[in-house]
Amino acid sequence: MNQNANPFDQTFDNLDTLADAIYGALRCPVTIEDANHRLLAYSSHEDMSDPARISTIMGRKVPEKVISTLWRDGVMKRLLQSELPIRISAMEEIGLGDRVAVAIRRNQDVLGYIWLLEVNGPLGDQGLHQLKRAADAARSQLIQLQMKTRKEEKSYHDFFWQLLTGHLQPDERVRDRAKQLDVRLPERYHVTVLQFEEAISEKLKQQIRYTLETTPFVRIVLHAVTDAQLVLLAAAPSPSVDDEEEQKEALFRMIRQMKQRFGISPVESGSGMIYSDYAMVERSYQEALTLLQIKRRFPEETSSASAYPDLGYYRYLPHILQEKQLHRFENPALQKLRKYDREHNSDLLQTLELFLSHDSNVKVTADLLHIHINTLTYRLKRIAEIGGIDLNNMDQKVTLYLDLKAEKMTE
Amino acid sequence: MNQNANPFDQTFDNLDTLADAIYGALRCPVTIEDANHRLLAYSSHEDMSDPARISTIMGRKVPEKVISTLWRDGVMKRLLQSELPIRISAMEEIGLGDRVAVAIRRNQDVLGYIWLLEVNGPLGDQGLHQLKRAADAARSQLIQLQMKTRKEEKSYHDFFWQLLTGHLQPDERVRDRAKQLDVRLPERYHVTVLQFEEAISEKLKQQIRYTLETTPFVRIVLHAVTDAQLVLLAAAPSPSVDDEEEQKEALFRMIRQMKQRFGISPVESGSGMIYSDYAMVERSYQEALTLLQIKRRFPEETSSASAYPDLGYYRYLPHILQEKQLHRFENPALQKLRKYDREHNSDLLQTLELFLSHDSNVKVTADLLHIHINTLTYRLKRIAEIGGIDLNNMDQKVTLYLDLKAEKMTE
DNA sequence: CGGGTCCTTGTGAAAATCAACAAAGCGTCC
DNA sequence: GGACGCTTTGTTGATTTTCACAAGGACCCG
Repeated sequence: MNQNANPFDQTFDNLDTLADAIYGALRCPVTIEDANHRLLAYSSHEDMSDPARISTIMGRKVPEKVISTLWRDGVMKRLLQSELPIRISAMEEIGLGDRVAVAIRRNQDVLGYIWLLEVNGPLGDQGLHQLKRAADAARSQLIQLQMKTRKEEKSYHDFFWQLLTGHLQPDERVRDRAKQLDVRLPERYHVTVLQFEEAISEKLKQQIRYTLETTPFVRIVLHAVTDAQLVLLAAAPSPSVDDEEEQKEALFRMIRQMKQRFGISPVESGSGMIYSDYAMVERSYQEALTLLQIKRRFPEETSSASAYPDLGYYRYLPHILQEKQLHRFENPALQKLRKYDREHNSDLLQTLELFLSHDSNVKVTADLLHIHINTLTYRLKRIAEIGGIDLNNMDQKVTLYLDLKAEKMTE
Repeated sequence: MNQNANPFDQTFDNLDTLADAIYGALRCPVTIEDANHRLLAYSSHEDMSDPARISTIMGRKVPEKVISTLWRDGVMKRLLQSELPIRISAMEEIGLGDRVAVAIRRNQDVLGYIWLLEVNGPLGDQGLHQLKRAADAARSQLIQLQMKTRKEEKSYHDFFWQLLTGHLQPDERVRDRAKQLDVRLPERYHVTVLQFEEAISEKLKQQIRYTLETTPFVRIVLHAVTDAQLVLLAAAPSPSVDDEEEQKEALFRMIRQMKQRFGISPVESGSGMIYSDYAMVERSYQEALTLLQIKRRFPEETSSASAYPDLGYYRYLPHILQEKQLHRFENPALQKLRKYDREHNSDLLQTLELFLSHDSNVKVTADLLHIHINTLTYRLKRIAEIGGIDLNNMDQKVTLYLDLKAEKMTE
């Protein structure tokens, strides 16, 4: 046996041939995956598999449980960093036998992985070396594959943007186009936008894509990136009370996963309403954007809002602003109070706002302001006088409250 | 002197000639007015006038004080009803000497009046008869005049509608056109709409026109009628706090006057905001209409609102409805409560609304509902449970309150 | 018909609010 | 410097609110 001859020093027609060639050289069952753990090829020998390998082949994808464990135990980290094959000892709880794995790389980018099941005891240095060569041989195949995927992705991308901008209009046309592109549209969907700290780099984009592909919590049908935002079309569960909550949980879990694995996490996230008519994608997108915009202005007030309807009356603010822009009328009470504050450098306005936002509760408000209760009641009396307000009148209070919020929204 | 010869059995070139002819026949100073008490002609003899006549001639209009007194004392009523001349004894407080007056008629319509000052003692029957003949002689002149006025009015009318619909756009063009039409535009204006019970008849229209012409409280620059609405372009006073109130008072006084004199009064009235840019007439008009629309839905809540800004947050309702139409999301708490109400035929919703609208005051609300305080607190606890609401949270309360109002607005 | 749930009303005690007043601090303006 | 107005804090007592618990009525269902 010529040890120096390299059986992988040639091009392979397809990855299945390569897998079989590896098997021929090393006598170990082989699986080849892309960067997102989708099965690309495997050596075709029915015997000698561990349960993990079987489910991978049956599902055409590495089971999520296996992936999580590999991440949890740091295997993925090592695999991503190492240029050379690494050895992973058996993990019975996920049905994984002793293995050897190597990343298929192109410069820094990881294009996929080759996994080897060590059925005949540990592979020698020679074997590891050959595996490395096999990974090199797989590269060109994966590059081609990637280019093809990119191309497909491009058309998904265009499709998604047409939806987001409302350019693909009646529901039926959307569904037709989806069928053409082989996109399986869920019964109900909603758009979710994740806002990141800064513009999303190419590397970040890949990590995001990895997460979207492998997350078991939500099915992300389509995704797109704009500047620092990641836009998702996510499948929504059928209507039911607790499912609503579950959906939110699922998103949070995905985000947490992203953070754990790559140390990245969006600053904020928001979802539009759930629709089943695919002409409404734009609406759901706009709702998500509105939500984010309002959350930016009112972080504390809307901290628990993750979907558009959670905003309560805050979602009316853009429309209220529209009225204000059209009719340009300033609340005279607020005007007077602001003038008073300016001339006497007091802060009646802030006092009023805190009082209103805390349900007109004197004690709570006084505590928050670190002032005596009587001081607060005195101030409230002054506020009523100066602003010409009756603070026991709900209509007046709501008017003031909304006008205050509207001001905060515009500034 | 031939008593049977009728000196008025001829046509007169103009009313001044007629006035002088009457003077020639009866030796009394004469004034001829149109239906709105504008001076049309007077006999030209400098001596023998009472103060009322002098001010009428100087102002080319009967002083408002004189008109009011004539109405108050029932003189106008008699004059409008009587086919024959009537005698009015002197009223010193308004500088009116003994007089005789007759209405100039065309069938039922009163076109104007002839006034005679009885400087030489009471006029005999003969004189009264001649005066009646004189009134007949004036008729054709007044008809011509009326036709001319109608024509002018028609162009005012068109002008006003152009303004109201925003078809005459930049401020300067409006002002140019006004100059052409000889309309004196005030510095600041606003549009007021009076809503009547039923469609405005021709007769009512005349009475309205009479009121607008003679009212001393507000200057009505332009007016128009649509179905059951009277639309006014009213001069607004220069900005100042109390003037704001005065303006409202002025309108009310005019309305009261209308009611007193003709027994008619609008069901409701509303004004748009005050502008100085004449491109904004449409806006002010829309504001007035919105005000009326909201007042119809919320009569008690907005009873004190007579101008658009008085609406407070109610003026946001149309915009909030717009949001709701766009995004179709029902407040889940209200939904649940409504469902509960239906299934247990209770009225938690009404309870909630009353509670919220009365500033979350338990005592007041309980009294209004004629229930025990504890009953109310129990219900509120149930409402909180069933609706999943925190009734000590202002944001949630405002959301509920606005959604309730929005529902009330749409029904 | 009895048992269960839901609603209403009553009682009582702790907590909060309201109103009126006194005392004192802090600017400003003359 | 002192009068003055505005503000803050403290005190007090009447009133209201809140909460927990109990008892009884209405209604439904097995």
